[in-house]
Amino acid sequence: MGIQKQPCPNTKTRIMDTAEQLFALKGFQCTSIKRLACAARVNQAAVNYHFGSKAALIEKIIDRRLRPINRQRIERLEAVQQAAARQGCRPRTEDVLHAFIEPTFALTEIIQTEKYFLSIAGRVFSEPDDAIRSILILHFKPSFLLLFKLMKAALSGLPEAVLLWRLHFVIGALAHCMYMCGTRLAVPDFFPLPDNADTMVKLLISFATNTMNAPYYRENENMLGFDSLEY
Amino acid sequence: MGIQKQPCPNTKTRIMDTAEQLFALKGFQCTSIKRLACAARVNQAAVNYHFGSKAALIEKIIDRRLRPINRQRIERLEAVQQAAARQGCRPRTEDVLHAFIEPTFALTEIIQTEKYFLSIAGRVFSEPDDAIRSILILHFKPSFLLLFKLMKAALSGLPEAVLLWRLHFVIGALAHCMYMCGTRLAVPDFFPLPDNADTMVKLLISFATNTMNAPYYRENENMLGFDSLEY
DNA sequence: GTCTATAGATTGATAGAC
DNA sequence: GTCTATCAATCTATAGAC
Repeated sequence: MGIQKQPCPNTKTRIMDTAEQLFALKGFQCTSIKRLACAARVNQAAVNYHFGSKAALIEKIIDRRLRPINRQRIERLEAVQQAAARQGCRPRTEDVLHAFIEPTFALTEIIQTEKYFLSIAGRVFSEPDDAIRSILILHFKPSFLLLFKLMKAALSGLPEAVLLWRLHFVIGALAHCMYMCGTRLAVPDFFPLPDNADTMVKLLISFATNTMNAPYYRENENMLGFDSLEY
Repeated sequence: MGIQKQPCPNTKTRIMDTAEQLFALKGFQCTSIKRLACAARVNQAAVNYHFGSKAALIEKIIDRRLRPINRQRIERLEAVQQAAARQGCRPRTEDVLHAFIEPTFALTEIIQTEKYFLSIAGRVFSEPDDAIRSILILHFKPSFLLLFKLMKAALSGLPEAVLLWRLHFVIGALAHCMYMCGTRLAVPDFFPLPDNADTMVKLLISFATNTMNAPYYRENENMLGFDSLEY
């Protein structure tokens, strides 16, 4: 599990790129400043000099990748929303999911180390550290809310409770794919996987569309015991 | 996020139950022996006296819950397999998924603290600590391999590559649901959720069935660039 | 089995020379 | 900006009295 050596950027960038890999592979707690500095071939004091603290470094690393991803998500979701409004019809499920999912993996082809970050972001819900989870959620929340809104418009006939569960299934699958993509599609413990992110994204979008558009039978409704669904 | 107080079992059990909650809520690294002993109302030295080391405690906690879950999975999958063999037909997708998914949440109604453990197990793929992830995977692997085998039998017409991706989507959704169930269905950061595990399991199984049984169009095959699919 | 006290290692962060 | 040296806090684990 060798760390990818960077060519020779400046110290600050080298720290961030190396930290991104180590945090993704080993987690935040297991990555000490000492080991990070050693892997990045910088002095140990340089980390605190450039970023102030370990927490600030983590926040900076998350912000660097997550901000453009969610900005692009929102732009594309709003485009879908406006196109549907112009035509006076509901947005199509597939278009909404495409606008939401694709930006997640858009940069992986260009930036080599960005895909490591997807492992960090894929832990958004199950991240044990409260502070880090809060940072991740703060970034994700606006695009998630917009996704929810457009999906309700696209599937206005579906009971909101069913829509919410299906969204959670899709989000779980998406998070898992992000994690796998981040570790170079190498989760060989159970099943082999093709080393092809493009294929994954296409199948993921069609999977999500199929899940959200699945028929719903009213007779099952009596088994849905929902407490509060106001949003 | 108060820790649930146990009635008054013996020291060893009280340590395990409290550790299960803290590990699920805060993670392994963030839970020190000191804090664990304090929360369990036992002496700090008692943890090492009863379990030898922190790593051994973690292994014991995982083993306690995961062994019966995976034993039940395998028993029920084998029952599905044998029933299909007797009738000379392929196993039904829904039966296979039901046998695999349901045991995951079977004990949550009975044992109060068991659902906390689902948060730990839900991190099986994205767990940062290598040692812990290895322990989790070692437990899960046999039932996952049997699931894979039976899904191939149930969907023999489907290209293996497509089947693998769909399995990963289902597994991602399952892991997410395990995590949510473990934190008492409280992931209110994005979407509200009903506090009803039974509903979740039913919808999860029908979701998984719908995903695996989805039609597949041959013309898409050229976009699948798989390297090695031997197993 | 339970307790106090502490060893021994590692952590994040900083002071100060260059 | 980079380095060495070090502080103070925290961690796991253990020794030994009761």
